[in-house]
Amino acid sequence: MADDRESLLGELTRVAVPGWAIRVVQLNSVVAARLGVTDTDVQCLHVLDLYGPATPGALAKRVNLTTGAATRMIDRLVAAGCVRRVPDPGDRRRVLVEPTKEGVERASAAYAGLVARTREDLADFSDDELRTLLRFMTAAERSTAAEVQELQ
Amino acid sequence: MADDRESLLGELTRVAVPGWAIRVVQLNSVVAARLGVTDTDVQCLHVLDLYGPATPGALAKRVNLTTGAATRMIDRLVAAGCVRRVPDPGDRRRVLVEPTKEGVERASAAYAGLVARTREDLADFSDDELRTLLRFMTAAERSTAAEVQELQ
DNA sequence: ACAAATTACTGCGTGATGCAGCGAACTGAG
DNA sequence: CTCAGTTCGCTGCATCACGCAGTAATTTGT
Repeated sequence: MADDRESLLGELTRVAVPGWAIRVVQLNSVVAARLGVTDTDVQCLHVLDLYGPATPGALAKRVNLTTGAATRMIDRLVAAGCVRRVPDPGDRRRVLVEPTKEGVERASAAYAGLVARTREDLADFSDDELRTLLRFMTAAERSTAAEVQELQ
Repeated sequence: MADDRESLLGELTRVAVPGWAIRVVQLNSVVAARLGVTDTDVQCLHVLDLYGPATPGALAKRVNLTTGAATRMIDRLVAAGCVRRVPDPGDRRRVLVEPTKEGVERASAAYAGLVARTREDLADFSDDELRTLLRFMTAAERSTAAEVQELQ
């Protein structure tokens, strides 16, 4: 029965939520504590990592904050040495927020352990299986993003 | 080059963090807003879902809160109709927190959309591929948990 | 040239959290 | 049985993140 497709599907979705969801949030928290910033700030760093430098307004949208809250978030990240404010040459109202070299290093250091563990896990999989995993992860990322979009 | 194993590994870890991690946190937030509770409260609901009823002290440990903060968290969840306080018959100091039927229903309703999308995504995979995915997800969940344990 | 929109930033109130301390209940040594 | 020590959940107080509303600077459109 454990090999029945339906129970496979159920198990799989259950490992993802709540199983993995809990861990991701927990990991975000401990990484945030390690960097000396809040959980929201780590989310912001991830956004910067994924999409590159952005204005405070754009960051506010992506992490679901008001522009006022984004200003303080950036203040904290600047104080922690993780990001830097750069004036936009094309529009003097705007400010571009970009991660500092030190910020990138400290963030990747915080995730080094997990990356190492994941590499070990992935060593047990063939190239074809890796492609299968990537195919699913990409689809899941897109689906989750779409669901977020729809719900809010 | 995109089929090179090393770049496959890099892409895979990158889709997971920061890619998917961002989405999971965002989804937690919108679900929390929908249920009328905070992000932390949703994390608590996930813990209850995964491990079953627990005392406030145990919940505090799992969501990284003090017992004082846990008390208020449970107050909020009770007020929102998501959980219930049940006296422990064996130890009159203790209180067991368990999800209410209504809480479980509302939570699963909030995730119904994502579950449906994920089912659609998974329809493209064979049974063998599903087993591969489950094998990886399980390993990844365990690795992330271990990493959290070590970091904090 | 000038009004309207956009952008980032600043007081103020609200609320979640940590810290410290409380009473109640359990445990174990004598 | 007694009673000191421990554990458990809960309550003031201070701190800090956030939303809301308003401001100054800049850009855009007419």
